[in-house]
Amino acid sequence: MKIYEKNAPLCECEEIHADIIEKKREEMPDENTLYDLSDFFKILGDSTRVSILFAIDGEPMCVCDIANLLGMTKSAVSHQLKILRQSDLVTYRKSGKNVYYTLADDHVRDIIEKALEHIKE
Amino acid sequence: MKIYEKNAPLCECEEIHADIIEKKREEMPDENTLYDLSDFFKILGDSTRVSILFAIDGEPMCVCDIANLLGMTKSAVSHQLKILRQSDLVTYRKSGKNVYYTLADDHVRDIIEKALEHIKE
DNA sequence: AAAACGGTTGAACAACTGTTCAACTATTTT
DNA sequence: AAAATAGTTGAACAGTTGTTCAACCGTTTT
Repeated sequence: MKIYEKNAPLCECEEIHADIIEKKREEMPDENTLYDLSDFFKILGDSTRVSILFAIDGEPMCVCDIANLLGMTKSAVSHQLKILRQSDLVTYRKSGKNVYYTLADDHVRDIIEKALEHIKE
Repeated sequence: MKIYEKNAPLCECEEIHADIIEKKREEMPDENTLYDLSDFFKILGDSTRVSILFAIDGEPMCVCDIANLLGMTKSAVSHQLKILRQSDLVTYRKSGKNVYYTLADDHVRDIIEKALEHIKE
């Protein structure tokens, strides 16, 4: 999708405030930044993944325990863990037959914390 | 979906660390809170909506100008604005034939700011 | 009053997403 | 070496989501 390109395809209506549009165009973040940003939020936009993040916050948990805690199959949990791994939100440590996951850093916790404040209004 | 209920449907594997599961279960946030949280992130998990939020930050913009800025149809923009309205992320002001939208509060800006820091690593 | 324009809306369609299922790998136990 | 268990993976399926299209409403212009 093309967004706010200088030569963006014209919408069916006329520019009403050309000056404002131009000013905003300069202030808008880079197009790739917007994609990265929304992709990041997309990861957090699923209750299973958010639940997993809460679960593995602090003490690491193995896949089987996460599955039991959330009442889901190992498979479903593992699929979501893969997505969380690919976006570097979690790290893992193998130990025998088990794989222990935990939060990659505190950044995510901060963002979730701020969002929690927001929705509790 | 049922998540971490006391009587959650058992996953196909055995509990490995029953004590950890029990401890985590007590620490986990309310189930509805998790849904609200992921629903909130879902709103931000679309590049069109994030773009709109950036556009209407500071100076309000009418639908037609937003559409021109983003290179989209009025209809597509209006659909997304409806979603943003329903989640109270934007407010609007009618003026003649135009409707001017702007951010509802600074909370959202803060969260987006934090997320921006996170992805720029 | 009619035409023009900004904005909204519902239905339809294509694209995407999360869970299930079955098969598989790797490590451990017997 | 065989069986059991933790975890991963790809395909398939159902449910969701974003844009398009056409019709519509409300305000302004002529």
